[in-house]
Amino acid sequence: MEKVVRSINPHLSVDCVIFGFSTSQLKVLLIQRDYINEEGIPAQDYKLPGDFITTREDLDHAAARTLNELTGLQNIFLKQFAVFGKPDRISRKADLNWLKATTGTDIHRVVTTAYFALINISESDRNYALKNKASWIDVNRVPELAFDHREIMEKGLHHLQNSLRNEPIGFELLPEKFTIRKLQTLYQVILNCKLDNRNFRKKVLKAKYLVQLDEKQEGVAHKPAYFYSFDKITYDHNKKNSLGFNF
Amino acid sequence: MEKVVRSINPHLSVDCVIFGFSTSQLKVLLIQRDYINEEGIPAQDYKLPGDFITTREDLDHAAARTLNELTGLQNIFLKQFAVFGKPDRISRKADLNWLKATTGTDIHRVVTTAYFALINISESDRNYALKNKASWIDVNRVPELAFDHREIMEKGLHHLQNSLRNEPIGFELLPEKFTIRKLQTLYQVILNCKLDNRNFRKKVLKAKYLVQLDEKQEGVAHKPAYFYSFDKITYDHNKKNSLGFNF
DNA sequence: ACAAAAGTGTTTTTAATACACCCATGA
DNA sequence: TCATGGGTGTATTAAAAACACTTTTGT
Repeated sequence: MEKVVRSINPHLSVDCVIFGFSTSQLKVLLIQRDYINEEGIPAQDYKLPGDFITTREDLDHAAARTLNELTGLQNIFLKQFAVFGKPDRISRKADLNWLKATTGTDIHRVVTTAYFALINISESDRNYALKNKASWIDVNRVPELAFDHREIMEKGLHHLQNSLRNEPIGFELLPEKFTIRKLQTLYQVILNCKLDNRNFRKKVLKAKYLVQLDEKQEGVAHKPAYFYSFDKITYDHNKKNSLGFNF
Repeated sequence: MEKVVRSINPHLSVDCVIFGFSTSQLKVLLIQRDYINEEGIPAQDYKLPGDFITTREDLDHAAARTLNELTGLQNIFLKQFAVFGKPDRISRKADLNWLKATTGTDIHRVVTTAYFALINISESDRNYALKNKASWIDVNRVPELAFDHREIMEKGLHHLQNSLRNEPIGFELLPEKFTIRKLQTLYQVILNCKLDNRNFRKKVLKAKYLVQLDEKQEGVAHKPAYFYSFDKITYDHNKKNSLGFNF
């Protein structure tokens, strides 16, 4: 988080849980933070990307701005998923120190709106650059985080899992062209389960929103797989107005 | 909303979309508001129950407090579902006037966290009293609302429909003891669809969390129905860790 | 020729849907 | 005895799950 010149609203912030998928791992984008610990010694830890909102800024805009300032990306899948407003969510001395150092004012209570974002960080498609000491970290290897950011991250992960079960959002984490196996791996990793590849294939192809491309994998030491892409128009068109209930 | 003596945080509020079910209608609890309209003339409309939060109050607490002050009820199903933070969400003159009149200060921007609540208002179980000009209004007959409360209400309704499909929350709207037909009607009304009664019965009884009581309806001019109750323990116990996906 | 992942079909089981009549009660 | 909503069973269709081998490529 950089020092801001425009006037900020010190009561309200946004935090982004930004997910990416690469090398068969689900990753989250974290920012390294330098702070002064309880003993007055400089230390480092991680935090979620986030920022205060400016005085007349929409929350969604603040989240998109945060993401854009960090990655340079625009038009990213971004969705509000929760608010964190416990009065003592900022109470550790290290956190209070850090806020004072970065904002220049004493800040005690901040209500933050959490967003989750999905980014395609595939090898082939790295048309963005990270700034601000940001790095992708495997969700299973997230270190201790600042504030209540662990809680926020975990709630975001839950949200991702839930959405993945009910909406076609997995594609947001993949490049334009992907193999069905990659999609399956993505489901397996995020939902933390094993899926039968024949049944998976059958299921996703029965719906009509995956279109097979002429292109195949190249240079792989096995039978090359076809690439597919997601056809959102077809999806929106045959979206079932599911009336059933499953509780 | 009453004038508060304790110190409030004028940037943050909670609003509650409180649902109830009676006489086969889904209802929402609204508060009549007296305000001065654009022409300076006293007028009335409706708003959602809500309040500013106090300076060191948790958001969830503020929502529970709002609900309690209004109905006297405690331990009600209450869940945060969205934040509304557009900088111009309070912009109509009538709304600004009203805020000034009720709080005594000029307030322009308020970010509100919306909660939805489920209350059992069944005929038989009316162990609470409404205060503050509150009344139950059929969701299909909601008049114009203050601020962006219509948007909030509609998003809350969506949320209810979604939750109803995926979690056993319908019971929160019914008395302890209910007939299966009442439950079916509730689903039909909220999801706005028709369900086959044989299939409905089969489905809800296959799961094991409905327990038939010895008691039957009395004084009805037709074959009396058995009462059932929801067994949350059984539900939690066999909750399926659903791995499937349905998008 | 071997390793590695891609791709394919059938059977079984389970869940969803469609559909029509008799039952118990109060008026 | 009539009107009202309660309660039941079966057959059909669709979806999910289980399961093992052949194909194509690079090395």
